[in-house]
Amino acid sequence: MARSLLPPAAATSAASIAFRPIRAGNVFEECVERLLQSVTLGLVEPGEKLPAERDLAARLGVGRQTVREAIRELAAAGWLQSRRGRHGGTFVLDRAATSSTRCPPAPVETSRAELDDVLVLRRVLEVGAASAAAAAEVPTSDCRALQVLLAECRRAEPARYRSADSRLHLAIAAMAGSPSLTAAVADVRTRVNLLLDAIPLLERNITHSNTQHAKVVRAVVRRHPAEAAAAMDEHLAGSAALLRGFLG
Amino acid sequence: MARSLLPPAAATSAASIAFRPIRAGNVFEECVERLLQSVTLGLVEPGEKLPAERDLAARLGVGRQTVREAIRELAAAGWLQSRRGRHGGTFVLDRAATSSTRCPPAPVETSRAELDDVLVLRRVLEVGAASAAAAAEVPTSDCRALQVLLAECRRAEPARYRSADSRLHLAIAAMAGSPSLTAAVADVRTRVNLLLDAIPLLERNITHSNTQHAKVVRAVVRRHPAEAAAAMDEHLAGSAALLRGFLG
DNA sequence: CCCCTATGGTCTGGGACTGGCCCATTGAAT
DNA sequence: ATTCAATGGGCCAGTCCCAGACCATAGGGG
Repeated sequence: MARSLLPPAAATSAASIAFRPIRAGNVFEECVERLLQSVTLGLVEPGEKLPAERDLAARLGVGRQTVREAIRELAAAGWLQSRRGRHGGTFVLDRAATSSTRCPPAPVETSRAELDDVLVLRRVLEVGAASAAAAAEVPTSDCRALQVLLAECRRAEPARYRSADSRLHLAIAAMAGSPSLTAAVADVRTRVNLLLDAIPLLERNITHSNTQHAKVVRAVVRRHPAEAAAAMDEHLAGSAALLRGFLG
Repeated sequence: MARSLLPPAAATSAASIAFRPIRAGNVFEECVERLLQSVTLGLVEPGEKLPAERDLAARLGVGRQTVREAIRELAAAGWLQSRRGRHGGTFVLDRAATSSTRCPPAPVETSRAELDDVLVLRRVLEVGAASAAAAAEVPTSDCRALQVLLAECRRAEPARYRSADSRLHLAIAAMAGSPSLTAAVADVRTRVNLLLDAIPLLERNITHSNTQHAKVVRAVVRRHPAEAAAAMDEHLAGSAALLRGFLG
């Protein structure tokens, strides 16, 4: 067959942009991921409870049955626990205790392409968010909140470091004032955390991270966009190098 | 009722990040948007044809029936036309001809918040993408392609300007080498274009845009990330000011 | 001329998801 | 002690959507 099988030229590469898959998975799977995200990003801490099932279903825009199945899955995996009754609800368990039963982080089959994809995206989003946050007019209460999260990062035990780190980064992103941007940062962090789970977490890196966090926060509260961007870029470059070293 | 109705503190604001809606709409609606996107962003030009229905369905990860309904909707709206037979397919119509029947762009009920949301997101994504593109190792053929798109922007008639513009921006974003980033840029441009449709397109602005496009492209092909970012930022600031002036 | 192929057009069965409804459980308020 | 409200637990009918099969149409090749 000699003639070209490809559609009329231009469409070939460009089309893959618009014609990428519409759905990442079924509703159930995405529900599981969202709930898991709320835990792993530290948006809901161990001991706290999630919104009521009916409430969750409404917010997620899915049926309650589906939410229940997702919760059941995560309960079986040791992340959540449901309790009935007046002040019942779905509670986040302290996974540090049960983490012994945790499967070896599933040999993440990560292609070089996937790694580059997520790291480039993260850099763009987070550096941009830091810059935008520093440029935004934010109440001083938010700056205070940032300092608190920074402190929590410092005193977090290693098992919780990743989630404290995520909360700080998300708070910075949120200060940019764009919900869509915040959501995008949350999603890319979830992807990155999945990769980070595959490599060791060294005390030395944590210390280094904290220093860089402080620089970022300082630049943001002082309203220096360029400084904030540079500090965030440096910070991300560190973990990117780590990931490339272990996985690339 | 004296006691707080809110869940345990931290969850309140943070939860809205993880518990945002999972689905923007049903599969059919998202299909329509994607196909429309491929046309309005200039990824498939008038006269060209879309991939075969079965192919589209596979790429979008949806049922063929659903794709067909989406196509039927867009055909009814004058965007597409299907033809059967050996060399049949779904063709993109030249909408300039039928645009007279186009409804007044639907008085876009745009809140100030939505405007800020999308503009901040666009700035972060596109400025970051320009910088990353300039930093990436790209074949010179890509640089050539950029010049071609730049030229097409220059000689595009006003009715097609928006789509030529989008193609150039998307090509720059694609050079960053992150499919996820490219997709995000495509999505945010779709949102912005929706807003731009509500304001007049002035010859003067087009000329100005072209000058700025040239600056961005020059910085990218010369591998100057900071310059590329600055040029893109300036470019976006222009249309952002325009939008804020008309809608804000 | 006939057949073959690539495409759109149509139908059907079954699974996923939703929305509504009621039950069960728990603890606080009365 | 009783009642009530907030929650999880469970069920079911209806809808959306998909996978697969088959038909219809148009053009090209033998």
